[in-house]
Amino acid sequence: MVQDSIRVLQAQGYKVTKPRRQVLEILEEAEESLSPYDIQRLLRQQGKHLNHVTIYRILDLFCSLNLVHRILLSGGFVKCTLSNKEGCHRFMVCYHCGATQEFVDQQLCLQESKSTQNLGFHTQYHFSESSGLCSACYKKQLQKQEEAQPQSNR
Amino acid sequence: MVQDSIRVLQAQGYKVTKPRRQVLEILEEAEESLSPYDIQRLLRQQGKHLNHVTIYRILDLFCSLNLVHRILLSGGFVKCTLSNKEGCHRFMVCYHCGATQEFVDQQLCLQESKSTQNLGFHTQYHFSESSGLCSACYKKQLQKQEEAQPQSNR
DNA sequence: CCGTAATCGCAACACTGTTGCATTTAAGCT
DNA sequence: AGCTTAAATGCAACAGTGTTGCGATTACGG
Ligand SMILES: [Mn+2]
Ligand SMILES: [Mn+2]
Ligand SMILES: [Zn+2]
Ligand SMILES: [Zn+2]
Repeated sequence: MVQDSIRVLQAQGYKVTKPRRQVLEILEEAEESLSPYDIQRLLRQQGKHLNHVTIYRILDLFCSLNLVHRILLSGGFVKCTLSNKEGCHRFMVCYHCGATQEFVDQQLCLQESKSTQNLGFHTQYHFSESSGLCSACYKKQLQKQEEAQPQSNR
Repeated sequence: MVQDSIRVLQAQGYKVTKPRRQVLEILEEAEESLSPYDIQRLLRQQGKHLNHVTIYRILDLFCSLNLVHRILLSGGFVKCTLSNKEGCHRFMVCYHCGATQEFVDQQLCLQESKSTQNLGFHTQYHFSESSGLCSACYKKQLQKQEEAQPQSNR
């Protein structure tokens, strides 16, 4: 919820400005990650106009507060859907439709830390994204394959 | 080894050109990941001169052949140190000295796939980087802390 | 050594991200 | 509601990163 993020801003002493609200709302609606310029375009389509510098600064702030994450595979940003949930926040990114879903897996986190520790590395955080097909796109692809190669038994 | 990479190029029908050799050699020496422009700078210091477009194209090719990987945390490239070893190639990146180390953990890979599958996602590959301190930098930091706060018992 | 497809260099451009400074605005206080 | 002021935004200018088209060069097989 946008409202939750606004409370975090207030709690930390940051102003709740119109540009910040607008960026939050755009990210809230999006299924896929959005680049700063994507955000600018989408807002412009709604008659709202933000300077790209402003968008960069807002995204920096939101990231530092963990209200937003940057997806490295796509270079875009998403609104965090897990609030402050314990453990590192991971992402699945559909390479077909771009849909991005966030999740936490405590066990995975632990095992990952152990692995790197065994190699003499002192991990501060990990950073994990999976690329593949979301269930919707997977089904679509199956259908296509059936059409292309119809009924082997006729 | 650079030689191994050259054999892969030949085996796939790609020419072994001077620029390609030079990029391979630079990456071979490096401890940290290098951006295309880093590579250009380093080569220039050796009196070699490559156009940045050429470097981009060479890196694209190498990545497509898995001779080189892009590190997303730093935006740079490293030479693969594991040849075609089974499983996804992961990275530990020291945020102090930039040293980058590659490793494989089959178990981790499996668990990660299982996790995403349980969420209805069909993973094609994952992408995993850990940020932290390499053992050398970790030791250095411990020493510093001791100096800053000497002998609690005096 | 030659012919040729592959590769490279160059120029021009598009996209992404940053900095400094003047102007505006949110929010706390009368 | 108006006043004050630190925080935030807009603007301009710039730096860094990545891409495209095309003509010139080069690796390599014959
Ligand atoms: Mn999150
Ligand atoms: Mn590798
Ligand atoms: Zn999808
Ligand atoms: Zn280090």
